[in-house]
Parts: sequence; C-alpha cells; structure tokens
Amino acid sequence: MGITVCPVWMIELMPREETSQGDIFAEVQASPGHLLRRFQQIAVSMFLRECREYDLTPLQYAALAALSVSDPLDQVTLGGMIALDRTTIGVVIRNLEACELVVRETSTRDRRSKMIRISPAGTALLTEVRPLVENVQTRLLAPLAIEEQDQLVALMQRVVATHNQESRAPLRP
Amino acid sequence: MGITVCPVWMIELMPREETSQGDIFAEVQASPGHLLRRFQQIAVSMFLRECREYDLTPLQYAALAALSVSDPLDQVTLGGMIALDRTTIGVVIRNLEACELVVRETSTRDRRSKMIRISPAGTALLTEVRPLVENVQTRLLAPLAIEEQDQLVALMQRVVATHNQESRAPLRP
DNA sequence: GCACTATAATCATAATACTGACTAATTGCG
DNA sequence: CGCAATTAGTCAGTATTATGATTATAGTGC
Repeated sequence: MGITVCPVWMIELMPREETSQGDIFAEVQASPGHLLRRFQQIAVSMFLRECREYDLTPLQYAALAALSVSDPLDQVTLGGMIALDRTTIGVVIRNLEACELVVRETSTRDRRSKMIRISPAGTALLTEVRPLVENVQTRLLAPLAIEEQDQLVALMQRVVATHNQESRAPLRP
Repeated sequence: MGITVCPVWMIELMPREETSQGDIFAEVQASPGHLLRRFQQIAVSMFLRECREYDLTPLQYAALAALSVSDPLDQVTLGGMIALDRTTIGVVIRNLEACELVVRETSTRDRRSKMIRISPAGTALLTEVRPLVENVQTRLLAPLAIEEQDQLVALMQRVVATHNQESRAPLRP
C-alpha cells in the first residue's frame, strides 16, 4: 500500500492508475500536472505554427480579441478579461503597440491609466487570423469525440472556476 | 449557422456552448485554449506556493524525480523523459547544479554529453517535497468527484498522446 | 584517412508568467 | 483640507518554453 515511487512531478496522487513498475512513460502520462503542462505546450506549439506568417502569439491574439469586443480598455481591465497580471499585459501591449496593432494613450479622466484601442490594422489582422485559430482548436481536440470534447471542457471549466483566485491573475469579468 | 463572434483566443470552435452575446466571462471559460492556459497557470501557482520554502520549481522537481528512478542520465535523455527540449533541460540542470542538488560531469564514453547524477541533498529534498506535491495534486483536482478526475486525466492522456510529436520536445520514454 | 552527417550541449533572442519594489496619481477618511 | 491607503503602470529579476545558430564530438561512407 506504500506510495508508488514516482518519477515525474505530481505523479504520487494517481495510485488508481496501475502502471507497471518502472514504466516511466505510463506514469508520466498519468500525472495531471505533467499532462497539463504537455497539453499547454502542445497547444501553444500548434498555435504558433499555424500563425507563423502573422508572427502572432496566443496572448497577443487574446488581447486583440478582447479589444474587438470592448474598446477602449485600460491595461488592468484588459488583463482581467484574459487573466493576465499587470506586468504581463504590459509586455503584451508594448509588443502590440510596436507592431501598430493597438494604440495606447494616457486616460484623461485618470492620468495613471492608459487606454488601449485596437487599430484598423489590428482589426484586419484579427479577421484574417480567426479562421487559423479555429483550425488549431479543431485539430487540438480532434482525437476526442464531440461529446468527449464537451466533457473535457466542462471538467476544466469547473476546476478553473473553483481555483480562479489561486493565481496572481484571476479572471475578472 | 454563422460563427459566433468570440473575444478570446480559440473560442470560435465552441458554438455548442450557448453563451449570452457579450458575456465575455462565459465565453472565455468555454475556450479550450484559454482554459488550458488558466489551468496550467493555476497549477504552477499552487505548486510554487506549496514549495515556496524549498524554492523548487515544477520542472526542477520533475528532473529530480526522473533522476531518482534512472541515474545517471545525459541531458537529452533526461529531457526526453519529461518532455523538455535540450535548451530548457540545460537551464533546469544548470540551476539544480548551482543548488548542488545534482552533479554534472562529462561522459567518458562520449565527451559531447554530460552525465547528470542526483546528489544526496537532492535525494533528501525530493523525499521532503514529495508529500507537498501530493497535496497540490489533491487540491488541484478536488473540485471534481473521483470518477470525474479519472475521466479528465484519461481525456487529457488521449489528446496529449496523439499530439506527442506536435511540440518541439516530445516525450521519449 | 577524410569528408560528410548526425548528435550533445551551449548561446542569443524572445514571449509567457511570476515576485517584489518603485513611481505617480487618485480616493477616502478624519 | 491633508495624510494614508489604494490603484495603474513600470522596472528588475527569474523560470518556462520556443527558435535558430554555433561548437565540439562521434560515426559513417568512400
């Protein structure tokens, strides 16, 4: 009944999975923490490959997409919509500004904050890229049946919603 | 059957989820890509908080755990066991070496490669930290019932296994 | 034996995240 | 009103990942 000796991070918790002793590959695949990292690693990789010609990263896309719905936004609010802390959203916006996909100017009402506006070029890029992002999404979950895809999303939603406050940058709708 | 206008990355694919128009919070939560990033963000955050006093990161833990099973290992092989490319495993090992948790020496049989060995301090640390990592794992999936946890892991396993080659650093058992 | 190729590791550069500290502006309370 | 607390943004530092280039070693074919 002793705890199985487990090689890779966060594996100890899965004694329900019966893996042959020393089968590291199987054990790695049974660790939620490791699966999560792999999943994210793969998703980002697929996204970047798909959007290579536009030189757009997932977070840049997310920021543009959020701005396309609500514009203008100050950095903290924008970060809250896509769960980025103020440091990270600052970097993302700086890069988008350098590519002239957004415009940033100090708010007149609160001179601490800067209002971000999506540029025409940003809107155009977003329109072009949207189908590619769709593609990535389709391929990412393609190994599962439709009902299983819904199931996976629903389970992740519950976990993420419950732990929303656990990261420095919770989602703030 | 027009595609729903979606604000945040990778959302377009989820027209099955019926969200009220403009309810960004709900839509963000329906995007697999975003959920994945949030999930990982939360898991790492919980890990770091739990292991704060040991100043150990998830990847450092993973590398130590892998070494505790198979030792010594060259960097490429070690990286393959936990799905890290040679650049990343190099950084992780450098940091572990600086903390004297591993020892690195040039292989005698192949002077290109360096053999990594876990130190007694590394083994001791691993033993101390293991229960904490267990804790994180328990709390991470706690919002779900046991059967749901198994379901989530199984679904992620299928996706990750299918896409193993999609990232630069596939798992090489 | 030598040239070609393949492999191990490193370096440079960059984006994604976190922490903690700092400045500047605003708000709220006594 | 004035001081304290809060908030927006930035900066410095670090870790996680990727790409591409470089160096050194090993192996293979001729």
